Amino acid sequence: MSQLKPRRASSEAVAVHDQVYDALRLALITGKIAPGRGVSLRSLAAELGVSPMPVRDAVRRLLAERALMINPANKRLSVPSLTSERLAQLQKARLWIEPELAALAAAKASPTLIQTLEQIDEALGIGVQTGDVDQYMASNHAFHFTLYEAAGADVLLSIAGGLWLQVGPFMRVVFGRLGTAGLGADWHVEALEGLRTGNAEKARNAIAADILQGMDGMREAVLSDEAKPALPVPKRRTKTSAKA
Amino acid sequence: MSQLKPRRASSEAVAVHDQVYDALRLALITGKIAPGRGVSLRSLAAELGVSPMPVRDAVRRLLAERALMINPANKRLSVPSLTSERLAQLQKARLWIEPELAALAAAKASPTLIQTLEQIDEALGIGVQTGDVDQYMASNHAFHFTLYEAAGADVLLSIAGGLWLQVGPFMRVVFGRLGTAGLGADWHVEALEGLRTGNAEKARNAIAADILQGMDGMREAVLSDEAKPALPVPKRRTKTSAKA
DNA sequence: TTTGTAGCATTGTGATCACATAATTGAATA
DNA sequence: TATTCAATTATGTGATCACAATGCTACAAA
Repeated sequence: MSQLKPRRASSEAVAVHDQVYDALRLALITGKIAPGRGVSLRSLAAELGVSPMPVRDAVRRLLAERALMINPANKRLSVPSLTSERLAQLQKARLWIEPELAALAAAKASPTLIQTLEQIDEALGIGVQTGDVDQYMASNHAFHFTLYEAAGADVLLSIAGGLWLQVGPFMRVVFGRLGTAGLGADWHVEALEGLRTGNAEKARNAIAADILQGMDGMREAVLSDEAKPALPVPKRRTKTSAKA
Repeated sequence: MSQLKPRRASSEAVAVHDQVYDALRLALITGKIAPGRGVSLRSLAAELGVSPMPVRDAVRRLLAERALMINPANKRLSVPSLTSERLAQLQKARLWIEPELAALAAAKASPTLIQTLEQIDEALGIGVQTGDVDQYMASNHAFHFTLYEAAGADVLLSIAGGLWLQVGPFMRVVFGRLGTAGLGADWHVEALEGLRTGNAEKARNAIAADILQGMDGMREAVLSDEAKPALPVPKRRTKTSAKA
């Protein structure tokens, strides 16, 4: 016991199915996979350059988190479409869980955390200015969840993660509609102010307002989508053009 | 199109992994699988008489729902132990989600639903009288979730389901400690009264009180368990006695 | 009796194959 | 040109095998 064995921790070896999960999760959260789109185990595996097996595990996990759905007749996988009822439920749940996490985090915010969040929010601002939707969405997610993680409440955190996973695919639709310009007030700075002063209620309210603002935008998108239910399917590829 | 094809719907063929999931879920909810117990794919498969593959799918799903956990060093599966912090978070989440579902259900309760719930609560009472813990726990779960399902809010419902899955394994511990006799007031009849009169707030408060009562019992069990962390492991079986 | 170590059993993960079913394609027919 | 139907392709599910890593057991040495 005179020295620690330098052998690498087994946790270093990240399982392939976890990598696939992270990739799919990121794609869903940043809206890279459109709602209503069908996915398949083999096509995802080919796209990611892995065998179908780890994809199967990752998809099973996303299925459990309701980030994907399965047609019971077809047994085919797809990204759930967001209806107005679903949206209302997600808003209700988010409006309780996430402000609570923000308040918990504010009560124990460290200067390091605040600095990290400031950097993230700066990157977010750059994304807005340059119109980089990808960067905006990734930064937005990073801001919320580095904040939430600081709350040290893993059960609530995982619920929040599941909610974002369900809402994520639709966020891009919102920005495709409104553009990143029309975002309105920046509640992130308000939340940061709450963190700096240790004002948990201020952080809570700021996050609640931020959520409400985003969900309002989504509601508009959903309502106008429900008006025209027959959206034009992007033309299924033929077998010869699958290589592209 | 003169007649419907009589071929059976493909949804009739229930997948094996779904059956395994249901079986494991039931075992967890009714507390048949003790917290802290280790499980393995192959042993579960042997126990259920299926191949490891569908068990793997079901376990992946339960892992995503945090009903099982995986030791990152070991990579071995086990039922999560309930700490007081986890319990506090679960209580917080349950106290928001479930009363809300009860209120939603009360607003649209049908006589059929009320009758079904009365029957379930009757079976529950029999379980209490005869000391049948299995029947009690199954009936209790059935009461809550037939009520919650009536709310017609599938997103919130799945969150509630996940929370029960995490709390379930510990419920039996409570009754092993307190016995089914010391359950105190029966908030189910109070909730039913709320349903009959269309009083959503009464139903909401009754369910909240019911949850609080149960969680209080669990908190006691957790606290006394945390006092003596070295619980006697039930003697791991040797390789020769594995058949038993 | 205690300690160290070699051997074995068990575990999760990944790959590959088989199978039944559904979707798609493409040709033949009216 | 439109329609019908057979053949092909694609898909989820389940089974089986291989492999590296870990835990456990049992034997040996002090």
